[in-house]
Amino acid sequence: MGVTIKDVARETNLAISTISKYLNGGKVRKKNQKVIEDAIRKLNYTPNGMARGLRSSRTYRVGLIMGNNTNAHSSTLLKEIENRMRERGYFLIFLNNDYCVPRQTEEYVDFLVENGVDGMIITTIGKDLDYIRRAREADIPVVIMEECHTAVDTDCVQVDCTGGAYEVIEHLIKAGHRRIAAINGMDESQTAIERKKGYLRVMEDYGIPVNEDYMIQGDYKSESGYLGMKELWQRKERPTAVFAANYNTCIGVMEAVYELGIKVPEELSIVCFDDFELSVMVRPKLTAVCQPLTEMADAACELLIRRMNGDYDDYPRRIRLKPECIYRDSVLHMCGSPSKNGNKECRKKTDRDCGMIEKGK
Amino acid sequence: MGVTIKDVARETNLAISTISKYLNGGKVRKKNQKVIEDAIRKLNYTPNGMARGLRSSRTYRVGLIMGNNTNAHSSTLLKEIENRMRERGYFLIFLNNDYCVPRQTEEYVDFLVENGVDGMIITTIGKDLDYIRRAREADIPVVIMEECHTAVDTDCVQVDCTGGAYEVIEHLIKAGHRRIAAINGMDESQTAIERKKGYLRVMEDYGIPVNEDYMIQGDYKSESGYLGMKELWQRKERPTAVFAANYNTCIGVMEAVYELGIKVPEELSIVCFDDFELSVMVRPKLTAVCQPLTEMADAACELLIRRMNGDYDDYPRRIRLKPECIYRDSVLHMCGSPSKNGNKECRKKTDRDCGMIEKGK
DNA sequence: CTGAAAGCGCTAACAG
DNA sequence: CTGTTAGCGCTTTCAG
Repeated sequence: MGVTIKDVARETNLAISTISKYLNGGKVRKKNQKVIEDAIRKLNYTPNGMARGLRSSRTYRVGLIMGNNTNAHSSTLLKEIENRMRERGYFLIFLNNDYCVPRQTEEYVDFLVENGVDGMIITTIGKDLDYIRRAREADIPVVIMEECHTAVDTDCVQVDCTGGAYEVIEHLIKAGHRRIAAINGMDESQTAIERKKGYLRVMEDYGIPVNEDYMIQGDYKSESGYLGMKELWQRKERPTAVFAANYNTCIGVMEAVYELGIKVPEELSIVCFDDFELSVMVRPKLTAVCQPLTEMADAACELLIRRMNGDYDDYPRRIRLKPECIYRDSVLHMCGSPSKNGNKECRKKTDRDCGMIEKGK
Repeated sequence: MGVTIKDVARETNLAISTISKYLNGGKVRKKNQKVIEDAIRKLNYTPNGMARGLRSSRTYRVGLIMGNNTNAHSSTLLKEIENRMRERGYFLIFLNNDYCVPRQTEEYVDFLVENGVDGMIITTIGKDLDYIRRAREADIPVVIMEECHTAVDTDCVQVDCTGGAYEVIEHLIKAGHRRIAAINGMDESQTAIERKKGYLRVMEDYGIPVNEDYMIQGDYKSESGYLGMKELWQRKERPTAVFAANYNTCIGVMEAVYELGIKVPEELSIVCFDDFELSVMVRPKLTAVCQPLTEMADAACELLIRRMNGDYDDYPRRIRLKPECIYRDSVLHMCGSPSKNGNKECRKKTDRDCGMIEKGK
């Protein structure tokens, strides 16, 4: 450090402002351009971010507030966002709010507002989103990722969780399952609400009554999956399939399944919202809803960058991405077994050919 | 934003410099202290980090350059470091250098130096560590985590990888294994070198000749574990045990194991450097070397903070932490089986009681 | 203990 | 297109 724009000006016999202008993409005489470039290289000059930020009130820093758990979900999002932002010349300031704890989130948002970032991407739950408004008032754009709240008009990037849950549970139904349990997430989470809604809708569409005994209130953490699964297995009439509302829940389910010695998929089929990078280690391989993580990161970054550049044309924007179901080996195809819906027999035991049930009643 | 120290000065009828002094822990008349506090609260004033940084050349930002892969190793370190630094009032600027790619690391270090951080924690491999010197010259303390290079005198926090590998492989030997394969990391990595050294030492100490056919050159990535395992299984004389040099290598090994239908531990015992948070999902549960991640993060942060405060008393400091072996179910105890080393029979098939071989010849 | 003043490195009018 | 100039908000001498 130590070499400033002043030194470059002296070296080139140009005015400070000319250098500054050039540095910021302004037009300069061709000859001067070369002179400046040379001087910069020679002196090994780099602009001082602080001074720049102080003056222009642009910091080139963006905040990212999200959980950072040991799963592909967290690490992929973080990695992708960091990468994109750096490419665009922004620093990423990372703050971990664990499981989206609202109080932490609020503290961090205020922290970032006070300390000056150009924008932020956050994941959060809960309804009290005053802190989002505070950021807005400080003119700092915020993009909410994953958990989009209807309570606040904000830009957000979310996944069609309802659709994803619907599809993967429809897969169970088409495979002949009726006693389908769900271990859900907490009610403060929009994604959890949506996933549950997906469950309820598909059950309704196929005319399968929802058994409250099969609806477990979880909290997206593995313990709730573990306990939930144990509970389910004590029902007089056990479910033949279970839907785990997220990655961690599924981990817990698997743990219980191993402990209880349940055979998957023979005794129990499992589907999960969130895909496993480690799917290779898990037997049987799980049928799961895979979220478009890269696209989410992409979309959030692009949107935030546009806002930071003052482009608010389409504000507030709600981007909804489609997840993808990946069919693997954790679902037993019971086609051919008796069914109230009168579905015909399966010809083959593949995913595609098992869709014998007509939708609706 | 918008409210500055000037406003506080006006509100209190004090000089700007007095406010500043108070804010920085200087002494002020008791009465004034209260007045200032009140004004700050009333105006909701918060210091502008940029201006502060520009003037004092302290940024309260620290950089963290490390890979961010989907495993407990990465996510735990990141989480712990972020947490500690925030508690101490520092922002964490995170940069992902994937698998410690030296060129990326260099770019990022320079980037941080240019943009002003108070210090940084990095993980990196390779010998060319000029960029560390550059940071030093810019008076920015650097703590290297994990990969400590003898090539440069720097503060570092590392794990006794040699010892960890030694211990877990000794466990194999005591269980009666002789044909022990190792899938190693790349030669640019100090930790990989150490782990290999642990293997070689324990083999030497127990007088077991090293079979070059069982030494696989990997690169800490899962594919090298996968390919390595497949290769090993084609040897005319197959190994009875394999040591995976890190988490990802082990993932690859498991993948191959599943694909080849190898029974663990009956046909092959597996031990791994790095523990699995998901161990619960992996059958059998793996015997592994568990690194003290929290302590690493702790130590790195404490050391860096001391350096940032100008305390260089014990520079350069090399902190070496001890890992812990966790014995689970992936090792077959073959005690009682024929052995060239004349070890006696096992009484029980537990870890503790199986150590029948006398150390050394 | 308090206040006045200088200036950190840079950008953005504005005048030439 | 280039140069002059006035600060951004704060810390830090140095007098008072």
